[in-house]
Amino acid sequence: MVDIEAHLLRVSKRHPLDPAEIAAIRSLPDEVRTIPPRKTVIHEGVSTNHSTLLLSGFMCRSKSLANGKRHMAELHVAGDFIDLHSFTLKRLDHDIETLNACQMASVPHARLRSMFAEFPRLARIYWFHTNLDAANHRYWASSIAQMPALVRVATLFCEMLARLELVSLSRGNSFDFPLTQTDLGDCLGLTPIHVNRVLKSLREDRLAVFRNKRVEILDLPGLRDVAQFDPSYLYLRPDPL
Amino acid sequence: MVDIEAHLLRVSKRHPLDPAEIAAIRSLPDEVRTIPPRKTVIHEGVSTNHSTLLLSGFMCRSKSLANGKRHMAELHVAGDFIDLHSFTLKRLDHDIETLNACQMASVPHARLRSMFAEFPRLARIYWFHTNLDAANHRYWASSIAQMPALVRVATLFCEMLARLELVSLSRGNSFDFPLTQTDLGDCLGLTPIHVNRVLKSLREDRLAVFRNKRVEILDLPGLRDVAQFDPSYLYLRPDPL
DNA sequence: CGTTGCCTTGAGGTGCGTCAAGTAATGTGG
DNA sequence: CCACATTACTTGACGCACCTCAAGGCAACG
Repeated sequence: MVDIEAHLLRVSKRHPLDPAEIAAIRSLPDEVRTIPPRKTVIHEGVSTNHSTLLLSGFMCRSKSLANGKRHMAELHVAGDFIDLHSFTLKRLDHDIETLNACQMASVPHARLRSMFAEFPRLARIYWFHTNLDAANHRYWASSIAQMPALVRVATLFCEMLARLELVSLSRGNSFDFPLTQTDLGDCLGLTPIHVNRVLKSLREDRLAVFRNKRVEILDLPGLRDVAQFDPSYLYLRPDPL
Repeated sequence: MVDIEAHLLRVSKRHPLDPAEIAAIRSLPDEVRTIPPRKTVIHEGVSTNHSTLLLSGFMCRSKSLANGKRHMAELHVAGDFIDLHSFTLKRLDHDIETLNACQMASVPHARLRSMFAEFPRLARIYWFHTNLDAANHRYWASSIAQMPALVRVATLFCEMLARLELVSLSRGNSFDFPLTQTDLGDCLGLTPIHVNRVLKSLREDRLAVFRNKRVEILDLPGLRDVAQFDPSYLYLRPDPL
């Protein structure tokens, strides 16, 4: 039995599902694979006929830029459909990489297609989830364009906490976060050196500590205040479909 | 008769449509409205039950940030479905504003829903188009995070030319572009003053001129070179659905 | 014909990048 | 279990791309 409970949690907390829909989702996964850390699982530009469900671990969407720099467009946690957009785009505009060891299940597009034919509401729900990605991208584009480094780091910590709580992967106000400071910089458009300085300042202000691949938020209200965090872009409670 | 030719062009150049599909799309628009420049047509957070097709003019998706700054997440040209994502998100995470005078047609979500039921391929095609938005956001987030101002401006000009060519709204290598330098800054995460300096440098290098609400590209290969422009993120020729 | 919005340019400041060097943590083969 | 390499973290000094502040020009318009 494939463990897609995190995914069901993620979906159903936003859109309650009936038993038939849940059964249909459960039957999606094809093969399950375990991938070591720091591997590129899906390469930019390669056409694909399946999408990938992340069962455990952390992955990222990584763009290599023309000038040799790198940008992570999104971080993914257990329960995320990391490349559902390949259902319509076929080839992706970025790589998908593991950060730590990951379990992932592949879902053939053909199965999605027949599921959507049988359950049109699920089609809209999964469409919603790719639109959620877009909303997330918009938020981060704006943040990177207009917010100082401290705010960006604080925002990322707040977002990750909210997303991990949704799938029960936080413990109090702390959570696993298997990124290096360089990775953090690639997410936020900063150099690792400056990330280091920002982390130091968060530590000194007793707001949050990032150490040993874990984030511990010491003062959540304070951190939210620094980030001016408004989680509405995460659409944790959408209008009904 | 509503003029949605630009939209049909935009869709069909990526995915050839058969006559029944074209007829279905033609019957989507409800009322048509003409909006003056610089009006907010759709407000952030307000729930909506229709989407909007831009028939003529330029609009933008504008995010107002917590610190009073502003970011344009995307520019829209004739033929774009500017808020198709509201079909699944209901409330948007940004405002939608006109830049110049615009004609727009509203499309009730109920009509979309019944069209998608009858033509499942169209559902995938329109889903593709919202995923296209996401790819565009990713591209710009990366560019803003990692590219210098000159590259960003050059890239935007290259992108707009490609998108306007698609719907036959360019003339040679020049096109209407009803933005102020402040708007350009809000798109690219720059101050209007710095935008001005970049434009001056593009002008002096005989690469492009932006004047009187028009962009004239003098040296397209040169500009593409500055931008290191690779239009694959625009998915002008996707794999078949 | 004053007001307003947009463009333009200069002078000076700063947040973050670059360069450099050293320290810790982690892994690897003998 | 130790040499040793490698990768990640940390901190300081310095530079620059871009921001801020300021002032003036020009065109559109009521």
